[in-house]
Formats: sequence, structure tokens, C-alpha cells
Amino acid sequence: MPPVLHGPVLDALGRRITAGELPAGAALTLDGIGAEFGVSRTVAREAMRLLEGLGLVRSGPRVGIVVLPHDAWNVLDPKVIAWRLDGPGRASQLRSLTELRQAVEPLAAACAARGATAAVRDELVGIARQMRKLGEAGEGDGEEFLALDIRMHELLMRSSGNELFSALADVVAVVISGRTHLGLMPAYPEPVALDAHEAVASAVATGDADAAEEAMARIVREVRGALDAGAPPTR
Amino acid sequence: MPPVLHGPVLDALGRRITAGELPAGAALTLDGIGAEFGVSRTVAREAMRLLEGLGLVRSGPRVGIVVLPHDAWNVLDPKVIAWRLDGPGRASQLRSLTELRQAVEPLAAACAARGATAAVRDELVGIARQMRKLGEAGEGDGEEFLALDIRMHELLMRSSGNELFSALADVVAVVISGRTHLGLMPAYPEPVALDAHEAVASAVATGDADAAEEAMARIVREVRGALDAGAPPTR
DNA sequence: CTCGCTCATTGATAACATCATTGCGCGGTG
DNA sequence: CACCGCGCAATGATGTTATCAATGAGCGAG
Repeated sequence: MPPVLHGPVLDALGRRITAGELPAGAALTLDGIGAEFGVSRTVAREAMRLLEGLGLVRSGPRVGIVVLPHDAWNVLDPKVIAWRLDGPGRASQLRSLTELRQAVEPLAAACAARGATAAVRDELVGIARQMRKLGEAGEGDGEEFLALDIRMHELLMRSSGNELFSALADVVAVVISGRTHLGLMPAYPEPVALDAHEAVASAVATGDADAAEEAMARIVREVRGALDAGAPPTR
Repeated sequence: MPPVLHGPVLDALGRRITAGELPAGAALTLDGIGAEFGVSRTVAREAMRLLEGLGLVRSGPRVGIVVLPHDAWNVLDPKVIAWRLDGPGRASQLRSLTELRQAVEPLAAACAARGATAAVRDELVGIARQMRKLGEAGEGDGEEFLALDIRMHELLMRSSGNELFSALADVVAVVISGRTHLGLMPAYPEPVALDAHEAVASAVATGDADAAEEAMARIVREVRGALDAGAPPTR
């Protein structure tokens, strides 16, 4: 894919705004953007349109491009989420997203238990087995364990039969990855987490929706507990 | 607000794509769009960029603008949701969204019970009281009852203290409204629904998170049951 | 069958016209 | 003299058009 010119501009501005470096009410102009990034007004305009579509800015004659307050942002858009997970609000964003996971993943697991294909059920069981092996070997904070963890949650979300849950699969993947790379992951995972992952896999494999939901709720509760312990609420 | 020129173009194309009128793989050209809507290439391009940002299309030199398969769409974006709630996939979209509500609203209610302001707690109790009055008077399918219903759910989502839940408040409002206007609302609401709404309000008022969560789960279960009865699953 | 050419179509820039918004200054008034 | 309202001009977005560069899909030649 050719690196489209407005891409870097959009990215830079998006980061600045979501990081709070450009606070609500701050004003930009197309000429200013064009001059700073060395691009034409047209490119600056396209980046601005995208930002407008994300609810980050509003533009009007004479006023230029004004940054909107954060409650106007499309906080569910993957781009916005990615930007915020990079900036200073990382911990807070991780907490919000984990809360969303807490709401969605148990139900998604229940749906998957009802609708997953045989291939998916098999893969889940295999993943859970490997996770236990790695976890008991002290590789609970390694990349391989992380990949399995992500794969399992992604499989569950995408097999839920609900496109809205599927759309959240990438977000969940980023959150899981963020937790590991923030160093919140113990080298030896809590046995309760390994048990719960196995329980989810076998519940989905046998089509037991209630058990899958309950086991997944245990997983997410543990995640949230670890997060709170590592970074106490600052609200 | 001045009717920006690319707005109608974006809207029309978005509807066509989400409605399936332009299937995945269909190709457009900027000149074609410009000619059809009587706008310049620049405006057509801006509309296209927005569509690209929503994951509906991809564009490249020589290939024109190609419609992407639906699993690339930003199905959580409010614009996409609104379009799909209008088109032929309305019932299916309503089911998906209700499932999302089922996941999110109970937890949001629990959070609200922990963090809502005194003013919000009072308003919730008042709303529940009015809802019962209207419901028992046979106004359960009226606009006034609908407005109260929406207001209550919106208040809860926005008082959850989680911006991601807040962002879903509009979506929930549209879903509730859609249910009424699809004629799935009984003139006399189920007494269980009125009871549950009152239970949520009083649980939040007293700060009982568990009770709020449980009562909200009852509400959403009832909603989903009504939806399934009115439009049996076609998956 | 494969390589390479061609041309349609997007990507990007520039110059220009238009128009809404806003802030400032002018004049009138209490 | 202070204050308020009105209109005007500066500003910057919106939209159009023209032009060139880049690219890649399809086709034709070898």
C-alpha cells in the first residue's frame, strides 16, 4: 500500500489531540497544518475531514479548526483507541477498556458456546492446553503465551455470531497485549486464570453457554483485579 | 448549520453500501460520483475519504473506489449504525445491538450505582415513578413513555463513569426508539418491566450496585425476549 | 504463457472565487 | 462619559477548475 500523504498528518494530529497537547478549544488552520507538515491545503483538508469524522474537531469559516471536548470524541473508533493507548492517558484508557471487556466477553463466550464451529472448539481446547504448559513452565509473561492468550480471546469474540462483538476483537487484542507490555503480567500466571481459560475452552467445546459465561467472567475479574492492583484508580 | 456539500453525498453512498445495494467488490469512480450528485471531484473525494475512514471502501489508482466486505466495516460507528438501522438489515441490526445492550447495560447500571451524583439518583427515581403511572394508564407505547424510557437508560450510561459506555448511550437511545417505532412495544408494558425499572432506579439511588446490575439484566432480558418473539431469529 | 506497454483513474498541488463568521470600530444614546 | 447596537471588513473555510505525477490492471505482442 502506498503511504498516502494525509496518513502521517492524520496520525500526528490525532495523537496530539487525544494526548491533550491540543486542548479542547484550541484552533488550527489549514495553512498552518500545510506549512508544518509540508503538504498542500488539499491534503491538510483531507486529514481534517477524517478528524472531523472521528469527532475530534469541528471546522467552520473564520474560526478555523477547533478541537472538541473529549465527550464529543468517537472513543470506540479503533484509531482513537490506538492513539489514546499511546499517550499519557494510557492507564486510564486501559481501565475503561477492561471494564468494557468485563461487560462484553462473558456474553460473547456464551454466544460462542452456542454457535462456534467444530474447528474453533478444537482450536480453543488446544490453546488452553498449551497455555497451561507454558504457564507452569514460567513463561507466563512471554510473547508466546501472549499470542495464545490473544488468539483465544479473538477466536471467542469472532465466533460469537455478533458482528459488534467481532468488531471489538481487535480492541481486546490490543488490551491484552498492553497489559503484558506494561509489565502487569506475572511470570507465573495465577492458577485460577489458567483454570478459567481451560474451563472456558471446555465449556465452549461442549456447548455449555452458562459455564462459558461464568468462566470468562472469572478471567476478566482477575484481569481487572490485577490492573487495579498495579495502577490504583485515580478518578 | 450550513448544509455542507459532501454531507448528502456521504449519506447517500453510505446508505447504498450498507444496504447492500452496492455489494462488496462494486467499483465507483470519483467522476461518476461527481456527475451523479452534481459536485466537483474535490467534494466527491472528501465523501470517499470519510467512507474509507469508516472501512466501507478502499480506493487506489486505476482501481477506483471498491466496496469492502462487511467484516471490514466500522460497525460500531454511529453513522454506520444509523444507516443500517434504516436499510433492509434493520431487524438483524436491532438484534445485534440488543445483544450488545444485554452485555453493557447491567454493568453500566452497577457503575452508576457506585458513582452517580445525587441529582441523577433523584431524577432516576422520578422517571421510574412516571413510567409506572403512564404504563398503568395504557400509554406504554406512547411518545411520552418512550422519552422517559430513553432518558432513564441514557442517564445510567452517562453516569457510569466510563466514557466507552457513555459513547454507547446514543446507540441505546436509537435502539429503544426503534423498538417502539417498529411496533414491538405493548400498549400495557409488562408489569415485570415496570418493576425492574423501579428496581434499577431505587438500587442506584441507594448505591446498591449488585441489585442495579441484576434488575437491569432483567430489563434487557425482557427486551430481547420481546424482540425474538416479534422477529424470530433467521440466522 | 509471460513480459511489458498503455491508459484510465486516483493522488497531489495550485490558483481562484465565494461565502459565512467574527471581531472591531463607529455612531448613537442614556 | 460610559455603554450598547449595528454594520463593515478581515479572515479562513468551502468549493471549483486545471494540471501533472504516479500507479497498476488489463491487454497485446512476442
